[in-house]
Formats: sequence, C-alpha cells, structure tokens
Amino acid sequence: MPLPSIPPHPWDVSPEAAMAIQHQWRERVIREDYLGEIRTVAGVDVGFEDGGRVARAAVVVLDFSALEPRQKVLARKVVTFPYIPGLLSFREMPVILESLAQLSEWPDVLLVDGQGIAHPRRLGIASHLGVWCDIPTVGVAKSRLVGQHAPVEDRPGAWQPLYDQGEVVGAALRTRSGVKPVYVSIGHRVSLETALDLVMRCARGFRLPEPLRLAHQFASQFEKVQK
DNA sequence: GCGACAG
DNA sequence: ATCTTGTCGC
Repeated sequence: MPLPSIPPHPWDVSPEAAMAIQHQWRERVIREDYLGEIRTVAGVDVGFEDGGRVARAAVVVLDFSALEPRQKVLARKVVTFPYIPGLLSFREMPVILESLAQLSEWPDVLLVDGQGIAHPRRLGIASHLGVWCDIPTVGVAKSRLVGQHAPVEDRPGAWQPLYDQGEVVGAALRTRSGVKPVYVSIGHRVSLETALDLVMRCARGFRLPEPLRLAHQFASQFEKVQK
C-alpha cells in the first residue's frame, strides 16, 4: 500500500499565525470512527538533543494482535519553533513528518505522545498530525493541558471524562494500577470510545501503551549509541 | 495582576 | 523535553 502524499509544511510561522492556523484546521477533525480493520498500530515519540536544538522523532509500528514490533524508523531535525503550551505541533510535527516518510507501510492507526482535541483550540498535535496526513490518530498524553475530571479509580481500564468549556474533550484513563492516569483524546477519525479501547488493548503492564513505550525506548537507546 | 501550562 | 544516581517500594 503506497504512502499517502504529505502536503508541504509552512511551520516557520509566528505564534499568532500558528494559532490562526489551528482555528482554521480544527473543523477538519473527524471525531467519529472512520477507520478500517486495525492490523497495525504505531506510536510516535519526540525527544531532544543538544540542549533542545535538535529534535529526534521515533516511530515504531507493531502488529496489533501480538503487539510485536514490525518496523522502527528515526528522524532528526534542527528545531525552529519554541515550546509554547498549545502550539506543540509547530515544534514537533516537522521532524515527525520526516520520520513517517520513512515508513514502508502506513499504520492503520497512530498513537501520538500528546493531546488530540483536549486542547484549547481543539487541535492538539495528535489531531493536527491526523488531519494533515489524513490518517486515524489518538492522542495519549502523560499530563493534562486543559480540562478537569473526577478522581479515577485505581484499577486498569478505569476512566473519567475530561471536561473543558462544558464539553467532553477526552478522558483520564488508568492503564495500570498504582500510576497516574494518562490523558486520551480523539486525534482524528477515531471516536473516544474506540480510542480508549485501543489504548487499553495496547496496555502491557506499563503506564504507557506499548507503541508509545517502544517509540520512547527506541529514541533513547539511539541517544546513547549516538553519544 | 496571578496561576496554569502537552513535550 | 532535558540536566542526572541512587534509592524507596510493589
């Protein structure tokens, strides 16, 4: 299966322009299930080197049923945009797109380290990446950007809706007992219900779902070899 | 003005 | 995210 074409990216914009772009793209996000059978799931994680001047993106594609790695790719790129809460995609998407371009096969769904629509303008990096590449994505963040939620039971699979401005924008999900919950939200073309189910099916006794855990691991192990 | 604030 | 070793706890 050929890779979808990826549009050229105007990432070198001002924070003001970036916000305007988010307002423009938010309506393209599809919040319902619009995906086929899931055979492969991928996780993408971004790390930094050289004091934050260089970004490193790692993508690991795994077999959904066995959760075994099928392909791992890596990309590095000089950072051009600062870290500003709410504008993460403008900092990390360039290097992520370069890593995705190396894949020989597109995954059926992509788990992204960050928020989906659980974002002030409903276009977190998972959603931005999803609509940009037109692929199903799910946002899985280790901490909260916006919204509030009731305490989550300390039991794997337990979750509570995340509310922001009167609407459910995601969920705080306990992937395993004894650890802080992760924040799951719709990225693109995947409903929240499916997203939660997907993340739990990828849970392997760790806080982070296997695709993201392995992507993070792959990136850091490379960090050492490189150093 | 003060506090919050994905990675 | 990153700078950083050992250490407390299940």
